[in-house]
Amino acid sequence: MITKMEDKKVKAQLLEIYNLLFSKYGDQHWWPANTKFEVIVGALLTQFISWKNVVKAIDNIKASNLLDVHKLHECDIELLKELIRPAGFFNRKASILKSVMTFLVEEYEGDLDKMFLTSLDVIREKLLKVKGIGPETADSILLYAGMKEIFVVDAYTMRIFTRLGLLKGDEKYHQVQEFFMKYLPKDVDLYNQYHALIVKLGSDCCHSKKPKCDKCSLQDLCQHQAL
DNA sequence: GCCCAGGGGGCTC
DNA sequence: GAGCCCCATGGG
Repeated sequence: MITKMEDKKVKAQLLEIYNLLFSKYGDQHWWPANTKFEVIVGALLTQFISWKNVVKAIDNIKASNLLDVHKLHECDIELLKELIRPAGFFNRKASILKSVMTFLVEEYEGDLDKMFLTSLDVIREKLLKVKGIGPETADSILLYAGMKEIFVVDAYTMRIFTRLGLLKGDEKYHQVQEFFMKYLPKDVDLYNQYHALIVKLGSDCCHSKKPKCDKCSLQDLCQHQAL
């Protein structure tokens, strides 16, 4: 049973960590994309791959003038595989992209604004039914393309907050998500920035899966939290 | 050469 | 439901 006092303490800790990250790294300007559609394509391509590789794949799609719902929906899948090859798992990801394009065209006539007019819960449920879209990808699309109020959880979130002692480490995706959404103010901009900062911290210095970071700003956080 | 990257699905037991 | 395996390229 968590008392109200402990509630306040956790809230304060989450905001304190956020402020530390923001003061260290600043505004991350996420998502790094020009359009909502580009966010979706990026979210699908970045699955278990470094963002640098995704940029190459998206640049290839742009260079072929195919960064469009209908164009990607209709284009040859073998061509698509070649274009996204740098992003890895290209056979699977090409098929995922095709499935998502079909979904967008059939459900919303390819109109993303139409999709995001629907409620968060409805879109999320539909997205999760599309093969290749799991919780993190669905939530990234909802938050960063749809500006919906949903906190995105990823492997870094689990790793960092477990090391900070705020998570046990065996929580499910939705439990971690509920944790953040319970203790953080309901704010799309905060959710946007917080997840981006976590990824920044994670990819900057905490990418090692070893239990302790030797020299990274996470240790600063750990020390600060211990105070 | 080895490890890891802004996950997700399918299979086994 | 937990524990594996697969997907495949590219940078450190």
